[in-house]
Amino acid sequence: MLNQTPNLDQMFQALADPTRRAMIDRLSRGPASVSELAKPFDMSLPAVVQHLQALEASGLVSSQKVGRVRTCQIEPAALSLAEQWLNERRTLWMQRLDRLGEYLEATAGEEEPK
Amino acid sequence: MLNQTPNLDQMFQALADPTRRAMIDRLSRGPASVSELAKPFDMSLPAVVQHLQALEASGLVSSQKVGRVRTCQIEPAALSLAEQWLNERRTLWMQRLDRLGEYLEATAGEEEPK
DNA sequence: TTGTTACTTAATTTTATGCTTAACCAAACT
DNA sequence: AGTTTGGTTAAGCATAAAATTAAGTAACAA
Repeated sequence: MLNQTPNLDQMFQALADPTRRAMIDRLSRGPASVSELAKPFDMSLPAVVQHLQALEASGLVSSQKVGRVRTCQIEPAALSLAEQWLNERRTLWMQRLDRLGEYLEATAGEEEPK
Repeated sequence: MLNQTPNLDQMFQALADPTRRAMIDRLSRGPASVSELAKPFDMSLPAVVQHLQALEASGLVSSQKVGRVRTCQIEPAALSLAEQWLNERRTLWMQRLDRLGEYLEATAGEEEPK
């Protein structure tokens, strides 16, 4: 089943937890079942599942259940959305810096010529 | 003063709040004082300052005080770090998909020739 | 059909967040 | 000197988040 409207609040919230980032990291190497995802963590299964729910609610991960195993995978479009948000703000700032630099260069030596 | 070791937990945590994202958005258009940043929000000044502290602790924003006004600006390198983390996982996943696609294409028609 | 595997649900506890008000401090006006 | 402006500190409170244990369900395997 496809998921939620991707929402930046939930996405960044999901990414703020090291366990959840480790899960995304694992999933970036390919799909995995809930118990495969749980294996590396010293944590109860329900806790892992709650993290997974946070990831799914955010849209970053999707899953489907076949028989009794739930298989999870990354939702690259959602990752991309968060990425873009950051990129837009950063480049806006950097463009401003560039213009400021050009201005300073252009007006250099007007008040105090070398 | 330059800030914290940028830490993904704190960065994504900082980005998870809409007020804080709005502040970054504002700062992407240029530096601002604390009260300028506070103006758009229906919220006490101390609350705004707490958000600002979260942003500074994460490394996403830095500030310096001159006289009695504190001026804040974006720290583009930190934004870039979060961006990269997302990008690396997403491209890893997508490369995997590509290889899978090629494989399927290469083996197409071996079992059921059109 | 009995047991095991792979989750799922529910209840509870602990800790962290986001916000408020009140009081305070120091720079800049008048 | 007295007042306003810009920000800081501290205490308290309500809600949300992260984890636990205990109990339950459905698929598959022997």
